Amino acid sequence: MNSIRARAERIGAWLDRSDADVLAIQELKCRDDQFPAQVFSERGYEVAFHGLNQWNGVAIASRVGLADVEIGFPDVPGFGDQDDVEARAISADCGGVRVHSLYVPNGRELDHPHYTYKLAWLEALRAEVSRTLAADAGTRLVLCGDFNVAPEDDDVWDMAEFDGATHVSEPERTAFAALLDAGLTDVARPFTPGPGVYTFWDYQKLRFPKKQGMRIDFQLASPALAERAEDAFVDREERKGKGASDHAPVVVDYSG
DNA sequence: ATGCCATAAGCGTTATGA
Repeated sequence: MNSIRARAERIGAWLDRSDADVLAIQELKCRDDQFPAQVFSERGYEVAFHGLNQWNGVAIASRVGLADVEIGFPDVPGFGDQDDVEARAISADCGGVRVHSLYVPNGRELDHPHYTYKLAWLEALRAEVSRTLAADAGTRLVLCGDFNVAPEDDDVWDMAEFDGATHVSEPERTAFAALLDAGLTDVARPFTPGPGVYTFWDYQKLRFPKKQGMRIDFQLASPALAERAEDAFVDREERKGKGASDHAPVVVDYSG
């Protein structure tokens, strides 16, 4: 998202255009008291949000119900001197599906403490998914968000550009693969085969017009939900024009 | 050789993004 206040009008227009039942948003960059809730309420959506400061921030908007909102998840690690838990996870029941909106830590550099934090965060997420599926294998849940990992070489435009960089390192890819091993499916991929399909394009260096992006945003669904996926696409239109976010929405149709 | 983009906080410059 990269700031919901700077793009409140665009979000409203996107809801009108997409006709989405549920929208998971990340990187709000605002506190709860600054959140533009009216954009959602005036369109008939309920919305749950969590923002602590100008960093991070996550939300879920739904017009098919929004119940049992949970901030964070069990054993989620924190960051910094005080191990502060950041505003990177929120979940809710939306029309029979447990929807998670997740903003995985960036990692910054391979030798940075933020990278260690990122790996620990992903492992804590995997453990929570494993627990949930062990308790009820038929549960319908989906992890939506910015995972800050490009799982395959096809998920970046040029691997040589990412030599020594985060997002493509083996430990990050192993941590992402563990989510799939836990039983989740990257539901959009069969409908959006690569190479050349991305969800993020850096603002710098004309990355979007040059089609130089990364596929780092996903919907990872449990078996009982994944089997209902009928179609999916990355809404590249939303990356165009004045005031666009650097990410584009990953849209999945679960009407099956 | 370097800056190039964009946001928030806040009014100069830094932190963050990926």
